Amino acid sequence: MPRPSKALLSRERIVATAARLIDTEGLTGFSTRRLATELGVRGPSLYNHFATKDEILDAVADAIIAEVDVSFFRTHEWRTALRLWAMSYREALLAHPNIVPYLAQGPGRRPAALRMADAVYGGLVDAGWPPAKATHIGALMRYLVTGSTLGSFAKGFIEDPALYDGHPHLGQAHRLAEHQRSVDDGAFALGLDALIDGLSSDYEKLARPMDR
Amino acid sequence: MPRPSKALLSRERIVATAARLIDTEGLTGFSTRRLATELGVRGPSLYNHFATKDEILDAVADAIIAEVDVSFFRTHEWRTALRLWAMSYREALLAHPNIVPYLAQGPGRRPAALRMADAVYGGLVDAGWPPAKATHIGALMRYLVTGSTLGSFAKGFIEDPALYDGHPHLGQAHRLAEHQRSVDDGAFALGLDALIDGLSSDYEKLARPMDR
DNA sequence: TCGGAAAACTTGCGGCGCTAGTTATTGCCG
DNA sequence: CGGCAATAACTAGCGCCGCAAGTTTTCCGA
Repeated sequence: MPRPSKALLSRERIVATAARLIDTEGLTGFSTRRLATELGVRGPSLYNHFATKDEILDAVADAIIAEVDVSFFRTHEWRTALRLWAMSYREALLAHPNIVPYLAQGPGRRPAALRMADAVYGGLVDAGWPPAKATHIGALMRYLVTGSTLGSFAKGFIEDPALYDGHPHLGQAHRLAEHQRSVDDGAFALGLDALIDGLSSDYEKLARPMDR
Repeated sequence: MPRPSKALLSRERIVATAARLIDTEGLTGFSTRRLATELGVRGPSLYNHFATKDEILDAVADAIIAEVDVSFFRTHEWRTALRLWAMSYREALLAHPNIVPYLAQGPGRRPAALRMADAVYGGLVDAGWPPAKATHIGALMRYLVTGSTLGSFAKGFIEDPALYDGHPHLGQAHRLAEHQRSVDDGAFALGLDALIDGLSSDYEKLARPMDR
């Protein structure tokens, strides 16, 4: 089947299908041949639209980051903006946890990721944070969000009671998976509250450095 | 070369070489055949000592977690213990950042990882934290440590000034890599301080719930 | 109208994880 | 001390992988 009258593939269709495939099969189960099959096409046809597999992954990662809402930094006070952005960021990654290890390596050359970094850093600097501190805060939030979406904490504990026999405090660990969402959400909320509180008191000192 | 007089391989030697290979080549560049070559042996010989590639990865991951010092929970007050443990945890992972995506999926069936979870959770509960809260704190610290070691924040920004042209606030982003260690360390320290402060005030409320 | 770009194809390379079956050495047990 | 099971290496090969090269057909703009 050489050159059909109507193109079977498009970047959008490839990216959407790739994202779905990664969600269901995981990063390791995702291959170009498998993706092509899913698209009704042979493996190498993908290379008419993307140069490498990594380029496809980049596009998927960027589409996910594009879902993150960074508008809060233009409309809200920095504390609120930081919180709402972090929650939106986490939700976007939670919808596709399997690519987090890839995406967490940094923005690279992905436009949406760069746009997000720009908005966050700019918002913090505009709010009065010194550039170095703003960088730290941005990094810190990325740590928290990627760390919390990289793999469920609760699901990391296998549902096999016998496994925890020698460990005096892990008697209930096998039941963690039952409460997966509430454990993960609770831990993230706890961290977000503590961080914003902590940053807030730093900010006060910053604004009135001579107070005693 | 069938069955040599002295065994060429051992689990320890395989694990040590695998760790080195992952450090230098990355997770994707790590293959059983490559590992075997490095050990002076053909690929399938590894399967006399490990059932699957994942079992090798598990052994490597567990060896790294075994380096984490969890003794502080027996010797120090919970705040100090948490801080020292987190720093030790982070250092252990920073020494081998390439396997963090694998290792961060949870303890699974790895003994050292289970031992660490037991020590941390037990330490917090013994200090008076309610079990659910102790779980959250453990999860949160894992988020922070794995997130901060998964990939350098600073190195995630490519050293190409032209890349940041359209982004008004990222003018200096290409220089982040120069300060990699101080950016990453600073962000982690900021987070650790803020978190422990935040948890500390939660703890006070917990101890004297009727105070006003 | 027709020539080049585009988008599918087939073929094939080298590497992957892992299985099956083979061989030779070792250490234990009668 | 002879024999034999377990051990630890091997070779061969299966079905996957990412991707390069070259081919064929269709579409569109000059």
